Amino acid sequence: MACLLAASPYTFPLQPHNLDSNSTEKSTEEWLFSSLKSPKTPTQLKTLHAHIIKTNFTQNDLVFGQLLLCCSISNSMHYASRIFAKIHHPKLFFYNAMVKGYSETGAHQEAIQIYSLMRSRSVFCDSFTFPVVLRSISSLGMIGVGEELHGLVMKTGFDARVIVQTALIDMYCACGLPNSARLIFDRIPDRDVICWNTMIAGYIKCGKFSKARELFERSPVKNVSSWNTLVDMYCKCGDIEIARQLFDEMPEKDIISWNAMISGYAKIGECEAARRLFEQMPKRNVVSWNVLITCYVHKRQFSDALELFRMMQVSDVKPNEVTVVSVIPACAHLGALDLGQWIHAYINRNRIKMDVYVNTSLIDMYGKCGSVEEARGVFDNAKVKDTFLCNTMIEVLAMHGRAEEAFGIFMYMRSGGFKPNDVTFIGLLKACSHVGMVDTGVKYFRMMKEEFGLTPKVEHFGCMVDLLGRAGHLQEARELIKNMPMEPTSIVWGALLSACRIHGNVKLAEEVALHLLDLEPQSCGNYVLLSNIYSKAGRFDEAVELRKMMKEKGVKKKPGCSSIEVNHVVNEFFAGDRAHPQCKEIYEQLEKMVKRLKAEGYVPCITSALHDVDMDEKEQTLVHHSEKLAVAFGLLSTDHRTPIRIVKNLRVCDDCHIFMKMVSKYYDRQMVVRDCSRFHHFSDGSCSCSDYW
DNA sequence: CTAGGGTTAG
Repeated sequence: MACLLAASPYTFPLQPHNLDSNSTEKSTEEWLFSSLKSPKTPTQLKTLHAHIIKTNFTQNDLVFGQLLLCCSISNSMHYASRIFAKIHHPKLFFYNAMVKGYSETGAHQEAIQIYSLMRSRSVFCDSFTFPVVLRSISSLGMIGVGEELHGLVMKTGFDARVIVQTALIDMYCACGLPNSARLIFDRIPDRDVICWNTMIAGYIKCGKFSKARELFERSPVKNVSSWNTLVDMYCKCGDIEIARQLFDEMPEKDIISWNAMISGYAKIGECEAARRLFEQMPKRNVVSWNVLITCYVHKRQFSDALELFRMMQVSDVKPNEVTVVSVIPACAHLGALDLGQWIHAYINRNRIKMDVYVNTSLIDMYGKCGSVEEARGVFDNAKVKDTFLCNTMIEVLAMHGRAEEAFGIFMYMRSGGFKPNDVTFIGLLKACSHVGMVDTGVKYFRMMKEEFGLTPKVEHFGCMVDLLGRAGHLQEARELIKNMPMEPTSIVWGALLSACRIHGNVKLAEEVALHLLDLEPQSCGNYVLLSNIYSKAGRFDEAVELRKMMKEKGVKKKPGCSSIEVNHVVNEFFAGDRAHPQCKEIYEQLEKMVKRLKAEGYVPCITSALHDVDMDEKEQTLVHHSEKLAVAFGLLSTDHRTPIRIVKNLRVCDDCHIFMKMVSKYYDRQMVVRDCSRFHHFSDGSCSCSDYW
């Protein structure tokens, strides 16, 4: 993992002092024009802008329009719009540059606004304007604007241009009207390959696969793209065999053909097949890497994904914003904060575009790695915000029990015009349940229906059961399940069972467990939970009985696994694991810790041990729980002031929770433990969850 | 025209 640090430095070709050269105006203009073709920092844009004005290049629309375009590739459309707003009589080229800039940065709404501005100022659009605007219309599916534009195109005589007609075909298909598109298609006398391919792709977008195939067969002008389109189609509709057949028999392949096929395997989770093709392909580009990395992330093979990212760094392909969006969730799941922070710095160092996707994944990563402050920092600095980004921030705050701040984000959404969706409310309800705000939760549950017209899904009922149950309203929670409009899932019952554990209600737990064991008889978590409820109530016989039942049904206990990151290396520990190279030291350290804490009054809480064994052995099993191994390792290998951050795949058990509290006190260490449902921040003998988890 | 990206209940 240390190799990740070997990133190549990226120096910017244009430094501001270069602008003071004494070259003649003519060559400066050429130089200026060419230098406007690569991305610039805001300061560089400003300097260039001043330079253009000073040398009167405003007269030359090519240079000025290029500046506006340069703003867009520099991710500075807001700067472009400021410049644009100051121009009294923009030339057509400036409008076009603005429309193109917005369209290419995904600001389709703004692109269409510029188009409307042109219409209201009676500026005549040209054959450059139409396809670009049509692209934005397609993205937004604004069929009304599209049809109006269609009429305009016919009036202005641009309808003779294949390129404009093709854009119209694409627009109609994107708006779900393939038949209207086909009418245009059939009337075009000089159809080229792109035109044919657009119509084929249009059918695919509308789900008309057989029509697409039919047209492909009829097309007299097939090129690689036509084949690629079809290969991609079969990958998307799950017919990987046919896709592969086409891939194998196509007359020539380009990099896209390979990527499409690899992506097909990636989509169905066939990492190995994807990997084989990846290794076979003659040349790889950034997309090839991204597809494969994403495939591993989706298969939850996070370490493999990170390993690929590392390999990519030493290859000749530079990672881009899509790459980091694929890699960051791997850090999030592993709880690898250092690595996540490193990638964040890497993004800045390499001028990778910080778009809304990157920011969302960063917020999620910081949250899941226990650093709410950094998550908040990314949120506040994000230039573009959307519903996803806000939802993620709410979810992070909820996870850490910071309900009021989560509500604050929700208020921000409402005032900023970001439409809350069903996920928003999952976050809000979760925030309420972690701090026991029952009334507020009920308020949000009502609000989502009454004010936002969102129908609660089973997920929302799950949150509500959790909210009521945790707060001790077990019967109300039970009633809610009875009255749900849909069948309760195992997760809903699971929420109630957890609540029974917190409040020690064995009777209800038994009823709930019946449903659970019926729904998912092979899931070990339910047996463990019920067994712990029995043990806690002193009913050990029943706990043992349950253990037997597990054995009979062949249910394997999922091994507990905790990971801790030290020096960019993620160290994984399983319960009783002896695989770590420093195993001996770790076990010695753990023994010392137990001794010391026992002297301070620690009594192992053996009810947490499920195993049907004698007392001593129970204690041994407890001592070797994965999170204890991770803590011992953390104490051994980190500086006194470094907080120990641990990620666990299961719920923390009672004993480990007590143990952690005592370690935080007697070893004077901050500890942040993420279990499968929330965070525990241990400090000076207590936990942020107030023993309510 | 064709390949890659973000949030979600125990």
